[in-house]
Amino acid sequence: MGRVSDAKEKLMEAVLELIWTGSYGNTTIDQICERAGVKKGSFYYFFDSKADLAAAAFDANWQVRRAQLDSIFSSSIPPLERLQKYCDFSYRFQSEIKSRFGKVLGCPLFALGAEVCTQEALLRNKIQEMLEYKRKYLETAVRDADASGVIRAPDPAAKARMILSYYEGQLTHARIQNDVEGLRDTARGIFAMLGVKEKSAAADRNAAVA
Amino acid sequence: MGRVSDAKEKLMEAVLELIWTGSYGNTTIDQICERAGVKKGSFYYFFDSKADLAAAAFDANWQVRRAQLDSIFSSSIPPLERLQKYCDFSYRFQSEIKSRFGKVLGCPLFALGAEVCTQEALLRNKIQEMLEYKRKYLETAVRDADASGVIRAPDPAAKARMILSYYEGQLTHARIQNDVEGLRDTARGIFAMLGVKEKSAAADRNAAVA
DNA sequence: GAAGTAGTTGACTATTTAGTAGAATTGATT
DNA sequence: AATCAATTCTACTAAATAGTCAACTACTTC
Repeated sequence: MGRVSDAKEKLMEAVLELIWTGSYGNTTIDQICERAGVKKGSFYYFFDSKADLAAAAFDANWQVRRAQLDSIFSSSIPPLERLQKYCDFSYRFQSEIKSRFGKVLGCPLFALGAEVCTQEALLRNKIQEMLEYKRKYLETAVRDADASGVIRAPDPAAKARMILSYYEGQLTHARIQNDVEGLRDTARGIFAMLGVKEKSAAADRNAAVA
Repeated sequence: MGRVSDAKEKLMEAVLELIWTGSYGNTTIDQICERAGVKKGSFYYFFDSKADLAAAAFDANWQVRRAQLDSIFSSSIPPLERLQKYCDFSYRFQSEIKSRFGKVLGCPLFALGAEVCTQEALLRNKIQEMLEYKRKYLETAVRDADASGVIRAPDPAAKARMILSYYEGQLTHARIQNDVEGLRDTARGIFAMLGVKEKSAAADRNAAVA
């Protein structure tokens, strides 16, 4: 009963884009409402605050991202290839973003995390949680690579943390430099960290058939 | 002639601390003035805007940082040891910050860069420049390590970019997680990226004597 | 088609914020 | 001790911003 609305969704889309293309602190509720084509009264009907909206928006967005990651990190793909695919995807995605917005925008999660972690506990917790999920995809890939013998990694959790720092660092760097070219090296860096030899990479590729 | 003042310095200190413990977008000119113990009239006497002040503050701060880096990356120290020292320093520094502020704060340059790069061209350029300086310290260390034969690195500039992304990623991660423990692994990650073997590390250490 | 619920609206208040003007003060220099 | 540039201070304006509210509208279900 009552009328139905997509204002909630419009607001979540708007806040994501504004944070990503700008920053959290710089986006106002008025701006969000204007971009969403929603009046402020409606904003407060659905959300308590900017932080509340942002948390909801990142939550909803995470569902989309999760599906992408599930596909990229599918267990049916040889582990090192998963990492390669992830980096390739990241490069292509950021290139597309750059041609759409005129700017490299990097990883919204990491940039927002760095900005608000000392001030907005709610958002910080959300972001920590999502980064931890990301880390787990990496950890599984590392563990699988170790199990299949293509690398030696006694502590997959630690390696995954390293890789995640590096990966996010690369994206953030690309954002600051407004240049995607550095992202071409991401996979190379990860493989170096894992001590992958050319032979191992070949073995990994063959594992697809085996 | 006329009177002398340290208001400029107090304002620069204040803005650095506020940005670092919070964020750029969240710190207001009133806050800066209050923390500096300076009236707003004086603020506008010395600076045109928050961005102007921040740029001046980061510039001044860079001079201090540069001296630290010159010491850590001294050519008289074996190249791999320089990297180890850099990571050790970073861990100690962040630990100290955490006990002083109750929070891990990471790298102010990188966090600010990620936050404002799409909005404040002046600051973005400053930060790009400083990150480039940082990269050069790393590049020299990598090149020296290659020259002395302890590693093989045909493209020291690219390796330095990788290391920088990783290093900054680690610091930002520490900030978001509010935990310094991950920083213990930074040097290990860098050495892995460089393909350092135990033997090479030993050779590097001996180079100090040679 | 009546009734009730879900959502919308615009107009409002109270704060916060950036930025300004000009008088007042300080201290170095002569 | 007089001068005058450098700095500070108070009080102000205008705009931006967060947040509220009661009246209104549209949909759904009975």
